[in-house]
Amino acid sequence: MSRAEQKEKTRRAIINAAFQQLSADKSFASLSLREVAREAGIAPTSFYRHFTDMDELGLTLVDEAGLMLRQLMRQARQRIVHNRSVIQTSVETFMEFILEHSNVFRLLLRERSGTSPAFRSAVAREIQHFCAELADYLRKENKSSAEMALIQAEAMVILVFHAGADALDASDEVRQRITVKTIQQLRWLAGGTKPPAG
Amino acid sequence: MSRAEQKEKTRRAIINAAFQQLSADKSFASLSLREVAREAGIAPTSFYRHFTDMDELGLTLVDEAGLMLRQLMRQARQRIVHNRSVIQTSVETFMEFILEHSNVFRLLLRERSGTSPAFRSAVAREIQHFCAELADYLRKENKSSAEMALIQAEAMVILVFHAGADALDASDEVRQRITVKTIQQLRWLAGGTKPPAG
DNA sequence: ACATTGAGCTTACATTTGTAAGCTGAAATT
DNA sequence: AATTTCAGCTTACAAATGTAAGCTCAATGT
Repeated sequence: MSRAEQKEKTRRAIINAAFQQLSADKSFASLSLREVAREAGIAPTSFYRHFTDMDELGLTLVDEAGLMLRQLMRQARQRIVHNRSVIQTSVETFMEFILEHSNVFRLLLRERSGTSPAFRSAVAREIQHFCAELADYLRKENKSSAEMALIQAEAMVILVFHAGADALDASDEVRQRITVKTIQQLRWLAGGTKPPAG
Repeated sequence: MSRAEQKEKTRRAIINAAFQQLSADKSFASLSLREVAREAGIAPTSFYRHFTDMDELGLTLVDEAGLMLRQLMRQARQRIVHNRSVIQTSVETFMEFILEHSNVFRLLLRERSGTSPAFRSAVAREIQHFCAELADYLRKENKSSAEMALIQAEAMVILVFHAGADALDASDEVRQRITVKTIQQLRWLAGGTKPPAG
């Protein structure tokens, strides 16, 4: 194996180790360099050959999470074409997706209102992209102004993300209930149903 | 000073020390018993005379936060009576309130999706109360079903809380923009305006 | 072929952490 | 007045953490 290949492999081992340790009970801030290194199978000090900091690793994780968001968006779009309800399909796709990449989404959710300013803005940027894409879709679909579409998209994304966070810890049955609830909330936002009195 | 009085005073010193250390850059999980004790002006081991654990202290903080939520709700209700827009008044009241008690709200927001299950459920309970009260109001106002009102209230609370979190770190000008945006989002949820095409 | 590079290692150290053990002195009880 | 209680203290220790210094040795470059 070439040197570069080997290095890349170890780098991925570190990243994967970090993601693996991010669980329901462990935030990024509570990870220690030594623990991550141990899980990655390297000596603590070897970590520095790849990242100057735990922070730098963290930002890398956020980038990866951004990639997955775009992947999620694409996947949802594909399913939309040949199905009926856009909202229902999207929410269901989202729920499936986060179950497979739960730790990625926990990272985004936590660091969104986390303690590190660098993290917060990195996460904000990724979610912003996500919102912008969604807003673009909404704007075309509804012929609304760009500004309104963005505000609408932001609300939708916040609600879906939070629903996702709740769903991660829930049983299948509860998750189903959360999904239905979220679809309802998005429909109101989308203006499909006039909410309470309707 | 009586013994009980003195003890209570120290207990409050600990609680206040903890709240003070909770800032934009410091989550509860990152507080250390020693730091809190230092700020409270007691020896580290004296902490145990009041709480068995940092966790127990944390749950106490969550309880206090719950009290403030109820206080906020009351304050918003009072203002609503002699004003025009319910939503606008509520959001503005909320924004003022969290600026004065920023660390309390940061605690709730973070621990809502934080790492400790005990915390999560404690926060969930407090927010649940808040939502239930709001839902009750909405139900009467709109003559909607209890179920729908609750789903509606939950969406509103999530959006307002998140807006609050963003507003905490923002300039006055940006905060104003966030407020306007949030009002718009709540209006859609409340069914006041049919969103995009309207 | 020899020299250089650099990923990963071992060892080492100063800090910080939680918490156990046990003392003190003033308030409360008898 | 004598005794008990207990909030807060000091001292002590084991564990974990970040990271500096410097070695090794295989892949690269010349």
